[in-house]
Amino acid sequence: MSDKYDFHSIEDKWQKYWEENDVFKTVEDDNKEKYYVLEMFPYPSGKLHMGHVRNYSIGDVTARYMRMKGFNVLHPMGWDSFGLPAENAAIKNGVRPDIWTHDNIAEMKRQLKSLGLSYDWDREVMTCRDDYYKWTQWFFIQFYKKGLAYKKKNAVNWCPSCQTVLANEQVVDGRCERCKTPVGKKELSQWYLKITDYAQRLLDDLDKLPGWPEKVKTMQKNWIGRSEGAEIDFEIENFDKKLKIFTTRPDTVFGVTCMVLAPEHPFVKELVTPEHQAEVDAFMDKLQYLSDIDRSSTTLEKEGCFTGSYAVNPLSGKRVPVYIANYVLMNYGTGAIMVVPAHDTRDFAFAKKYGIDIIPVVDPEDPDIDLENLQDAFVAEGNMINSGEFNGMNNKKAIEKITEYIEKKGIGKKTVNFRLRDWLISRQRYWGVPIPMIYCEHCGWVPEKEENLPIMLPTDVEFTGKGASPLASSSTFGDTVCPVCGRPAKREIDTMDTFVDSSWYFLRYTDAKNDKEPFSKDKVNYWMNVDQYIGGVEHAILHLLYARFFTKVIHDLGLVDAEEPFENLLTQGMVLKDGTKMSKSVGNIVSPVEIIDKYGADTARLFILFAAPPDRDLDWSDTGVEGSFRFLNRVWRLVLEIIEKDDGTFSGNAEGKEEKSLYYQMNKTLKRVTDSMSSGKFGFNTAISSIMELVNEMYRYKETENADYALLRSCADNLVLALAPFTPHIGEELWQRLGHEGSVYFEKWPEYDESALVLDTVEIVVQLNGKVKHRMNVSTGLSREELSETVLADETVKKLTEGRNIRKVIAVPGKLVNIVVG
RNA sequence: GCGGAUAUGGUGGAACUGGCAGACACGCAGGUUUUAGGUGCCUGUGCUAACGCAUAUGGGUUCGAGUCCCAUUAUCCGCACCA
Repeated sequence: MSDKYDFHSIEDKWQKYWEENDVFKTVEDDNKEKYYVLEMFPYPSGKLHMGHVRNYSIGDVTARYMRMKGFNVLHPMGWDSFGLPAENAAIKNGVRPDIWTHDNIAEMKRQLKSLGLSYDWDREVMTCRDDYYKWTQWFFIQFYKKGLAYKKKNAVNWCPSCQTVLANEQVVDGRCERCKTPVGKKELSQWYLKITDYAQRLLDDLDKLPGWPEKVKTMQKNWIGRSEGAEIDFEIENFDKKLKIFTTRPDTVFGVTCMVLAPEHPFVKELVTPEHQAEVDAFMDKLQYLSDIDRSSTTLEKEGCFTGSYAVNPLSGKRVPVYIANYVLMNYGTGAIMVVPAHDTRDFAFAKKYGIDIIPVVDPEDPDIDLENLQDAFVAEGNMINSGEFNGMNNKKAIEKITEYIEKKGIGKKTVNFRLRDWLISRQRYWGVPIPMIYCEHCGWVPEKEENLPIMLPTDVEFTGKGASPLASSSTFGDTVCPVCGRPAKREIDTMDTFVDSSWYFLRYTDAKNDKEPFSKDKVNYWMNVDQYIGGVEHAILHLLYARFFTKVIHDLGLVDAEEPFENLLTQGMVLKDGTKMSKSVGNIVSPVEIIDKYGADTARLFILFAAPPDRDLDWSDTGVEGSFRFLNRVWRLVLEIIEKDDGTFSGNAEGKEEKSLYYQMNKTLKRVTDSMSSGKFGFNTAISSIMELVNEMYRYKETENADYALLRSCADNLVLALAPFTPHIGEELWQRLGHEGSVYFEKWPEYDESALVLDTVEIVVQLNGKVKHRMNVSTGLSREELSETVLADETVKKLTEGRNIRKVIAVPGKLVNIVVG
């Protein structure tokens, strides 16, 4: 090999070495502390993008560093390989989804390997393979047996482009999260997982995750959307059923002057009186034309329509009209509200428009507010008025008291309401896990027998991209027998949302080849939880909430001790180019393959870790990459020169000033790199900058007279060790050339010499009234008093303070002396 | 509207518990090695002619503030007729 930094051959050589020697294979070991680092597994699109490179580089540095620190590191990789693109390829190009997917995986795996990532490929999982989805089906059945899976007819989100239903979480701003098509509503019978049963735990346990970004926890809290309040029953005249409403403001019941139902509310049909039928029909018609996006817009004018019926205020006895209106949603609370115009801005606007009474029940006690003629709803705190026996009470107190009163009278109760809905997991698509349920005319829905799993995805199907699930077109799939009574029965033909697959893959890695159970208890409990999870913030709600839900259910099934899957979470920033997200349409994509080809994987990794802290967005810079490449070349030349010039005859001259200074820098670098890498900090950029300083210092030192190359060699050893997690290929190569045996991956992380960090003298700053005026070198161990004395005795300082009244001297040993003068 | 974040040179970004603001790198400028381009190496680089002034803006606490407190502004992100 030549003396040039030939990254191509170096990277090939070591990637082959790692593979042939099973360097990254991991086994359970009770004598070692475990560390499980995981990056979100990719969908195999076939092409690696810079976001992947960043994600996996962060994970790989962490894995390699922790390995060198002596941990037993689990660092696996796999494929979230079910999903629509494979099926769309089948529709468009006639390729079989399984072949398309496996080709993509092969290609992406090749690209991942070219990055030099330290994965234990023996634990690779593919969610589309039957050895994995067998257990996804098995989990579905366990959920079903626990009453956590059910089928229900409901108005569901339908994406007309993807031709399938979507979970609430997959609808963003009224559009399909995948294809951005506006989502419509469809009345369909679908399978749900009962995540709402876990709403409170999912909320509470967020507080047990100090290693998660506040942002993600807040997003989950908002999504779960807990609100405390009361359910209250209102009587309706000439109607035998009671109208149940939810409110967070039971204190305002005396101010209720109207009731409003969502137009979809089941009572509406019965409540509309003949005189108002035409009006209501017209209103409903108008609503039909509104998309979900428009319906939920805050700027949409509140419109409603009187039904002709009247309800009775249970506390005041007041007779109040019942309306339907566009601003009341069927999928929150009970789909009906009590209207208190005086104390709710939306109700106020509605009441103004339709001439509904406004009765204030909370006194603002503000002379500027005219209670008889409110200009706006009053939503702040105050004392109760117009509320019978509750008058004079603070309204916060009244929430409690009126709720108690209502409960006593049996017309309502205190409740907690969640915004979170159950998770709709049915998809009318082919490339997913078949739902292992069977419909029997006699027994109803029954789960497939566990010994019959996996229910294989049929291959004799037609891909049209339209209508029902392609599984319906299979001649072999649908017909079966009832597992209970043995009579002919029909299989469910929908498949599962792919987010189900990714809700438990991190558990499977702990025992990826188990064909008796999803994972053995011993193994899963040895490795779980994931100590560090790394991925994009786009999964803040969807994947991260579902995975938490699954872990809790699996915990409750007694299969794993962990109650939370991910101890620490790092949401890495996006990779931008020229300030905008890399995308085909903008045409600013930088291809990882090209970068690796031009500069090597080590340069790509180094740049991406150096250019910005991992949680921030990173603007790709071509000149920045050149800089990282230059640095590695600089390291290469330096180490090679040291190897060449060190003849092993160490002069014993390490006491010299220059030698001490170099030794100091080396230890300082090791300390700074170690500190930056310590858990939760992710200071890769500062770690690298510190290594750069060491390299600069080594260059400077080697040009000094009689430079000691034996000392330089020991610096080079440490330099290579410190650099190895970031740039593993050059790390291995230089480690070998420095005369060491075996992989640098198995070396211990270098300890630094604490005593070398204490210098004989230290430069301190002399300030006058907080402004730096002078610098001087003093010996290190001085006390406060000694330091002030030394400084005040200095000639320059004397000159500076001459003729001025010294009021106070503040001395900070090792740092500065501040002289306060008048 | 509610919530979360961020704000430091021409640029990306450093600055641990309040203690030398601008580490490290990019860019730029000058020099130098080389037949030459590139590479390498060296020097300079916040603003100001200067006393000085500088961490989004205005106040405050402190001997001392990028860092703590109060207010304001801008940008990004999430949620949003949630009763």
